[in-house]
Amino acid sequence: MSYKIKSRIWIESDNNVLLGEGRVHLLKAIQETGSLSKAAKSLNISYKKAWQLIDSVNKSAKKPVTINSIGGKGGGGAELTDYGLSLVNAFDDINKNCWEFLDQQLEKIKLL
Amino acid sequence: MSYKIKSRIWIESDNNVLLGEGRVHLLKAIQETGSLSKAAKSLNISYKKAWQLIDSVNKSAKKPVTINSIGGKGGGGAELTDYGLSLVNAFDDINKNCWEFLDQQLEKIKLL
DNA sequence: TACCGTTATGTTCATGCAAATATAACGAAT
DNA sequence: ATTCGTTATATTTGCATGAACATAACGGTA
Repeated sequence: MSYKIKSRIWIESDNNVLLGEGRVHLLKAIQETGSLSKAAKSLNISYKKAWQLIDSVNKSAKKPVTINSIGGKGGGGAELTDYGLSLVNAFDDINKNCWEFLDQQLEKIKLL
Repeated sequence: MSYKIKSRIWIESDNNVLLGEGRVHLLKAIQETGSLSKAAKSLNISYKKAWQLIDSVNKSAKKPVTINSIGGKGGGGAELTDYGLSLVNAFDDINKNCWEFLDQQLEKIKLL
């Protein structure tokens, strides 16, 4: 059994977490379902937790990441802003590159 | 206020954590003080927690990382093995490189 | 107006993790 | 044999995080 390197990266703004893997998953689910409650169900987390995460994201970000509407046709919904999309894409890109980087570094402990 | 990228890396062995930043700090403190209890004090963690960490490290590693002696002159002590030193150095190296790597990636969100 | 599905928010309960405390085991030195 | 400082281990207490449940607010539609 050989050693493995694991990693986690996240983006902070003023010492508050803005984006991590979980939040990005949630944002993608919102984009797919068009609603926060459906996104929460698809990720098997409570609506409340999902709402808290999105609230934290929007409070930490410089510009709104989602637009949430209450009431109306279908009861309301949520969707990503263009800015939110940019953040998600940037995070995904950086995260993927980080994996590749650590895959190279793995050589340094292969012999141990 | 600009966004920052934070990261954490750790080495796993068979789905058990072997080394992370905290464990590396502890191992270095052991090397400096020659004892687990002194190392725990210097890091402001309880002896029990320190012991559990070291126990986990030694159980996860392929070869012993520390040698702990009970009783005798001075009551006993703990020291790093050469293998432990290699692991610590490898972790530090990879971790430092990871910081530098992410510092480059930071450009991708500077504009956001 | 009544309904509907959603966002938004509060409250209680459980569960796991950390902290604190206590104590046993050990072996060299005196 | 006693002392000493350390490693090793168990038990309890407290706290923080999340799960579960309940409910209000909203605004289009019929």
